[in-house]
Amino acid sequence: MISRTRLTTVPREVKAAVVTAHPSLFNNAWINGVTMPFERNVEIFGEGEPAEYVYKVLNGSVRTYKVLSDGRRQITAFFLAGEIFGLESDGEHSYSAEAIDKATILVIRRCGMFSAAESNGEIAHQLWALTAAELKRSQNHALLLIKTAKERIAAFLLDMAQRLEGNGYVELPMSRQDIADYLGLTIETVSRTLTSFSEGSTIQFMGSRRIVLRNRSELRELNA
Amino acid sequence: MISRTRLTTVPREVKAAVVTAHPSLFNNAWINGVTMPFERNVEIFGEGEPAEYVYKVLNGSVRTYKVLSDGRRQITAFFLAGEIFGLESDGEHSYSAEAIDKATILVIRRCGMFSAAESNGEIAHQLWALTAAELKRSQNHALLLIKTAKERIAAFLLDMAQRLEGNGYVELPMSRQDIADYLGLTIETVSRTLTSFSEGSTIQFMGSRRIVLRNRSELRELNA
DNA sequence: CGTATTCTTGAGCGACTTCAAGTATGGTGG
DNA sequence: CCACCATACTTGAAGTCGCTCAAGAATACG
Repeated sequence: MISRTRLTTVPREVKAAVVTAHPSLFNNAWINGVTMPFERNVEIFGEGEPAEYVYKVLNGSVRTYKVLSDGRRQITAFFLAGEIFGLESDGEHSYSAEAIDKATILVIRRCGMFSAAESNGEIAHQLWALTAAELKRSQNHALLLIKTAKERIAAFLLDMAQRLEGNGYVELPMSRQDIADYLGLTIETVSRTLTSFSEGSTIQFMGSRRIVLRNRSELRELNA
Repeated sequence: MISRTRLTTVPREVKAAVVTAHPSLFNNAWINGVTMPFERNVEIFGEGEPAEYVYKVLNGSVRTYKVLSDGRRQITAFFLAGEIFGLESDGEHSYSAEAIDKATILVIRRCGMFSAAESNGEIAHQLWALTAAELKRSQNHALLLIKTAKERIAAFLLDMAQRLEGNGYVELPMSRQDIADYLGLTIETVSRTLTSFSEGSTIQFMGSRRIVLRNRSELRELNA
């Protein structure tokens, strides 16, 4: 519809140099952090608290969210093993974070990271690229929220499949309520939509949180 | 419907003397860009195109947006005078940008910015902080999209008032359709809601795009 | 001054929510 | 290992907010 390619004289940059899929940041020996275990549903940090650390999920999974005064909750993102969260420019967190299940988190001091970035351009660039990637994800999330319920669920399933599929199925760590709050739907709509996908053989349940994707192309079409 | 004209080459002669509002980034003499004029509804860059530049609005206003295959459009953000957009980590833009009205844009090469950031930790930090601020805004936008129509409009009005109120009123540069696509509503709902605010003396129209906020606390309460 | 565009208004409809049970599931102590 | 309970998930029926379709009014522009 609107895509036309534009002629340019400057060759495209080497992508690999800029985008590291799952960034090696925090693998560097000289950035030292501590690993901390968190039980299911335990808060890692709260909205409004001073942001002194940055976090990397070693195993388990995490949700970040904002709540409105009347209790409505918007989950801004899920973070799975290997992913980094808590990067914020302000001195305080603008959202809360909780462990979805038993999780191990690597906790790194912000100031240590900054000074590392200061002295090392490569680190600084990675830090920025990571934040920019997060921004992109957030924008896609907003795009998700204008879609229909079926489309949102389809997009969610494809996303989760890509991030944590193994042995032919997807094992969701989060509850229906979490999914609902991520997709801006009610828990009933999530449940009903999943049931309808199951009845149409688009997916197959092996327990309520273990799902086999049987018809990806249909999900992809819904993903518009 | 929306005309698409496009730049192919960037003229070198013009050099901007930049006066700015917000971030001091791009005020530095050694980052050189060129100012370009854009007519109303003209595309600045398109989704999927190589991202070679970063942009700063000198005057006028800009919308960035994504479109779904069936034409639904999500405006991800509005950028007003002094604000910076187009910062992306990937080699290509993940959204499109258009001038809302006659706008003047400062266009800066990405690579120049990166090398500046490389050699100057302060620049690198500003670049990151700017991206992180954008992320925060995007997350707040997602939060907006779970609210009711009235709440979304209230939040929008307060946001716009803060960013461009003058002489006691807000002069909106964007159409009702733009507002609708930003808030995930239809144009009719936007219009109806504004009318109801007006009837309740929460706001007052001085022309369809010129609005006086008469009852901010009510708008703030709606902002939950 | 006429035409195109933008904005408003109305009526009916539909997707998702709300309210209300009912059914699995999983963890715990006996 | 089973019985129990709490939690998580599903299903149904009715309601509602925002959408769709359809005109009509206001505004901008040549």
